[in-house]
Order: sequence, then structure tokens, then C-alpha cells
Amino acid sequence: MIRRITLKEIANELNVSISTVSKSLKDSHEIGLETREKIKAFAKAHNYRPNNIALSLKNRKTKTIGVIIPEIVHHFFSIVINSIEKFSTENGYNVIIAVSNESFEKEVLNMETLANGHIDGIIMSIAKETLKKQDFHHIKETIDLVIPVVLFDRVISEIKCDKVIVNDKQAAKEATQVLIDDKRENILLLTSEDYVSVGNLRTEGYLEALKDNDIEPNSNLIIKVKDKKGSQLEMSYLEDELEKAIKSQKVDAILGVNEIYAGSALKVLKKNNVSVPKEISIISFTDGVISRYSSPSLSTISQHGEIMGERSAELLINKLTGKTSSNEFKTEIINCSLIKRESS
Amino acid sequence: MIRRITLKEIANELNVSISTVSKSLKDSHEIGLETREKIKAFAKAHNYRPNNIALSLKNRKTKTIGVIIPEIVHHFFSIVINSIEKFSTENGYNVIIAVSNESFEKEVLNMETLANGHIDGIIMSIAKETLKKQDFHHIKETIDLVIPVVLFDRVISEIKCDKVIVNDKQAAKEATQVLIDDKRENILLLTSEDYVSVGNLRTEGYLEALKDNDIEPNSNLIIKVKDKKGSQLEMSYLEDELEKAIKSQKVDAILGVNEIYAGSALKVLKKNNVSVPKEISIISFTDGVISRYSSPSLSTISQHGEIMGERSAELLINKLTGKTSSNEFKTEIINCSLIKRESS
DNA sequence: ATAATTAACTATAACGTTATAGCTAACAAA
DNA sequence: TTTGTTAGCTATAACGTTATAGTTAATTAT
Repeated sequence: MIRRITLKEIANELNVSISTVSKSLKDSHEIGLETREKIKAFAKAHNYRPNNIALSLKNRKTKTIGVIIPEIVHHFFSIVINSIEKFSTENGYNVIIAVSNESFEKEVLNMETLANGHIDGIIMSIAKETLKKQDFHHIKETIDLVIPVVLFDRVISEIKCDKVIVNDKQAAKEATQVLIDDKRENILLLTSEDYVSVGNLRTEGYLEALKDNDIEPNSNLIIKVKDKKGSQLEMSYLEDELEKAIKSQKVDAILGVNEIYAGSALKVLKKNNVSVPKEISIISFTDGVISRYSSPSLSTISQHGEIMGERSAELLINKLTGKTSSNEFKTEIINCSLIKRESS
Repeated sequence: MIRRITLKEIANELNVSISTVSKSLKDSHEIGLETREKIKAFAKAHNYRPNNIALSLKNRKTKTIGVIIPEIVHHFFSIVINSIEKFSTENGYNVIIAVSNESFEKEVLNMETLANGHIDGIIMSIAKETLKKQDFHHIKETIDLVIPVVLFDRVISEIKCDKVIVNDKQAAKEATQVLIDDKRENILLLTSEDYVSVGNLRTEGYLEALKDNDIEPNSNLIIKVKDKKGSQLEMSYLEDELEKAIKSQKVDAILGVNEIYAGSALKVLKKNNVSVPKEISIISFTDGVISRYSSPSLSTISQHGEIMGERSAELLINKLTGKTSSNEFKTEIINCSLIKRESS
């Protein structure tokens, strides 16, 4: 029932000025030892804590980082957030989270709110709708306001800022090569629509691997999953298409750009009595919980979300503390690694 | 490169007082129409946005809710957060997230930081270590500072505040009954250590169902999973114990208090060539992604995280806006529901 | 004894707002 | 003419801090 005590109240109580109190608590030698000790004792007894809002106003710094992600109920993003939160807290920053839900409008709104005083910098991964629309004015405006931005995973080259990405193309290429080395030549690709940068890069890697091995790409073997809000529809689309594909042609491997796709594929194969990995082997991006607990467990390409989160936070904090100059931008590339399990 | 424009700057620019600008932007009739329009136009042209920090300081309100959860890479908690975020944003509140990582110390630290000005109220689920320690001073102190707190899922009766829980005991009882009705009488329980309130309640429900059906509880059929930080150890403990259990006695069903336990159980059974649900059927708490993509898919008890999140946010915001009195506390109970899938 | 120095404290402005009270000129009423 | 009213604006304080620039009184130097 007691409101937090302020410097003013301490000052009145002890009949000194506010300045004296402020300085005493900072252990300034301008104030006599006796007074200083008395004030510190009083403050401690009354559990004085500086008001962070007042400090933020004064210092024009909030010591808070805003994170905007497309989804939070999502293994990869939650890993990244966790790691951002960890690194930031260790470095004295709070984290405030906003979810765009893959919506352009909500992303813009989130940025507006965050940029209006509450945060010192932003870490974000761009919503699908925004990528589709190709409208990045909100991000540019934020950067113009001298609010540093770090993009991770889903990035775009046209924005000048720090970025943290994964070597998607290379990883997809390598995974495809692993399948080819295993004598699988009819590799089906489960990918997302073209405007999703990461899906696109992974598709490119897949195609390159085929080319390197003189395998003619077959468009019937590439399923671009249409994403509908409300993933139920999305999944039934995937399942229908996949079922058609395996019934109409030879398929001996599947490369999925995320574990939800691969998990759904596993279901379809099981339903059709196709044995994995004997008849069809599977490799998937996203090393999440589905991969580990499905059966057979899925071989996956880990994008090392912890590292991404940590690097993103580090890049941002370096900008905020002036460790790196505000007009030099880095793009960090995290190497994926293949985790072999039962499905391949 | 342009700092956000302030009232003061607008005032200087247009040769009026700050008050005039402030009032004009609020469309006050104290200011003449002409001046008002001119100022509004100027503000719009310069993309004026009020500084939220200054407003927070003035109003002693931050319009921000703090959420403290034990883990974020966790299906249930991420669902709850998502839903808190959604409801709060719709009602004009921001959400700032802190993760305790099941650690008492970190939870206390988080509360301190949050309570120091940045938030108007807190929604939290208590860390395991805190539950074990039974030390809740930080929560009580926060409440004493007139910062409303809402506890969800992991709650404790000794704290006077709003709470949102699930009818854990009843749900466990009903699930056990479903298994018994299916003629399974040797039901193994995979639960957590006693100090975790929800695990405890679920165990109670299990025992009650046995009692109602005159089945003697068998302590060999209750595995209390020791949790070690770093879930690898935790899981191997579970796997070892479970393997011993099924080899040394008859087990025809398993009730798991969360889907990680159940998912691990499924692995053990598969390894031992036990067919699910024929020989052993499984029901598990937490309706997450593992349950849906495992094979067989798991029958689960959904705790309706979305509803929990929404109710928690609603209770808190009602307190914050004065809709409900600050010394009356509600405990909302969400009913779980059983989702039948292949494992039972 | 006077000036210079220092120790110990205080007053003030500023961060960006808003609410309250106050001021001025123009006009109306008596 | 004198007083009252109103429209339209401004000044001020306050939210809780901190940094800068004072202000004393006592001590030291010359």
C-alpha cells in the first residue's frame, strides 16, 4: 500500500536538498561523509529505487530493446527470443516483445508504438505479408529516427542495417547433396511461396545441387505450399499435393524447408504405408521439437536460433553503446548444421 | 537522421506557447480555430508523436504489462504469451516479457526490474525453484507497491491476488477414468516432483480416480521425474525409470503430466517394441505440437492456453483501469478438455 | 588582517508532457 | 464612463531524475 519513495520525499524527511540526496546515493565526495551515510541508510531502510521512467526521460535512453517477430508459438522464433532475452538481460537491457502475426498492418503498428519512446533499438524478423507487399517504409522511417534496427532470418537487401542470417542456400544445397550421395535422385521439395526470402534461397540451393549432379529439375517435384492464415488449410493443401505427387511419380526423398512441412509429410507417408527412410528419406530445416519426437525422428538442418539471437542482440547493443559506428553495417552469416537422425 | 519533433520545437517554430500547441493537438476550444488548424497541420507535416516516456512520467502509468514466465521455448507458455499479447494490444497495452528460466534468483531480479517503473501490472507463472523454496517475498512486495499481479497456471494460495488456473485435478481424474473405462488398470503416472503445484494436483486426480474404482495405487507405477537444469539429464532419468518399470511389471496405460514426458515415453515404448495403444495406451497433458506430429499421435488434455492468457490479461487490465476493486480477488478456473487421438 | 581556497551543501534547468491558474484585449452591459 | 464577460492565449508547476552552476561558512595562506 506504500508508494515507492522518491528523492524529494527523502530530502524533505531529512531536511536536505534533493541534490544532496541524489549525490549522496551516488556516493559523491561533494557531500560530507556523515550526511552521505545518513542518507544512504535512510534510503536503504525505505527501499528506495530510482524511477526508471524518470531516468529514461532524462537520459533519452530506455535501456530496452524491442523485438518484433512474426509468430511466437514457433520453435525457431521462441529460441531466438529466448537467446535475445538472455544476452540483453546480461547486458542490462530489457526486452519488449511484439508479434506481427505475419501481418503487414500489425507490424507497422508495432513499430510505431515501439519507436515512440519505449525502446532504444529494434530486432526484427519481417512478416510474410510485408515481404509480399515489398513495403518497408516503416523500417526505413525507424532507422531515419536514429533508432538502430537489426534484421534476422527474414531480411531484405534494400534496407541498410545490421543483419543476421543463415547460409540457407548452401545448407539446402548440402542437404540435397547428402540425399543424392545416398542414391536418391527423385527428391521432392516442400517449400514456401517465392516471396519468403528464406524459402526462396533454400529452393535455389536445392536446384543448384541438382544441377551440379546433372539431375534435371522436375517441377512436379516442387510443392510450393500456399500459406493461408489459419494453418489448417495450409496443411491440408500440403497433404493433398504431396499425396498426389507420390502417387503419380517416383519419389525417393523429401527436403522440407521447415519441420511442420516435414512432420506433415511424415503423416502422409505413414498413411500411404511408405516406409521412411527406406523408400523415402527426409531431411528438413528447423531443428525443433517435432523432429525429435516424431517417429522416425527427422534429420534436420539446425539454424542455430540461439546463436542468431545472441548475435542479433550483440550487434544491436554494440550500436546502442557506440561500440560500432552508426553508419557501418554488418551482415553475419550463421552456418547451419545437419543433424542426422532416423529419417535419412 | 532527424530526431522526433517535440511540442517545444513546434511552439518555437510557430511562435506560440507550448501550452497552445499541446491544447491545439488535443483540439481544445480554448484555442482559436485558425491557430489550432495551423498547429495541427504543422504537427502532421512533421510527423509529431507524443513521447510516451514523458507521458508515462506525467501520468504515472506506462500502459505496459510485464509478463514473467519460467520458459519461453515451451508450447504452453508461448501460447499463453501470444494470447496475453493479443488481448493487451487490443486494449492499448504493451507487453514486456521476462523469463525466469525456472530460477528463483532470476525471477526476483525480473520482478525488481519490472516493478521499477516500467510496468503497470504483472502477469506471471511461478518458477519451479521458487515453488520449491516457498519464498514469495518478491511477489508480496510488488503487490504492496500497489502493482497488481495476476498468477496463472502455477499459483500459490498464500498470495492474495487474481489467479487463473486449470481444473488440473479433475482433468487428471477424468483422463484416468477414461483409461479405466477402457479396461486399463495398470496405469503408470509420469509426473513431476511434488513441489510443482500442477503436477501435484494432477497426481491427486489420478489417485482419486483409482480410489473411486477400487484400484490399489502402486508406488512403482508413479514416476516422479527429477528435473535437472538442462533437460537432457531429466529425460534420460525418465527413460531409464520407465524402461525399468515396464520390464518389471504389467503396465497397460500411461498418464503423462506433460507432452514432453509422454513423447519420451513413446520413444521408450517404441524401442521396446510395445505397441501403442494396443498394449499400452497414453494420455498426456499439454496439447502441443509433439502430440500432433508424433506417431501414433497423442491423446491430450488441452489446458487452453489461449483462454488462460486472455483471462489473465483481462483480469489485470480490469484492475488497472479500475473496473474491479483493488482488494477483491478472483480465481478463474478454466476447464481442460480431452482431445482424443491415436494413442488411446 | 585580508584574500584565497576549500568543504559542504543548494538552486536551477532540463528531459517532454499536461492541467491549472493567470493574463490581456475586445466587446457588452449598466 | 466604469464594470463585467468572454475569447484566446501564456506562465507555471508537476511527474522524478541528474548535471551544472551557484552559495555559504570555515579554513588556510600571505
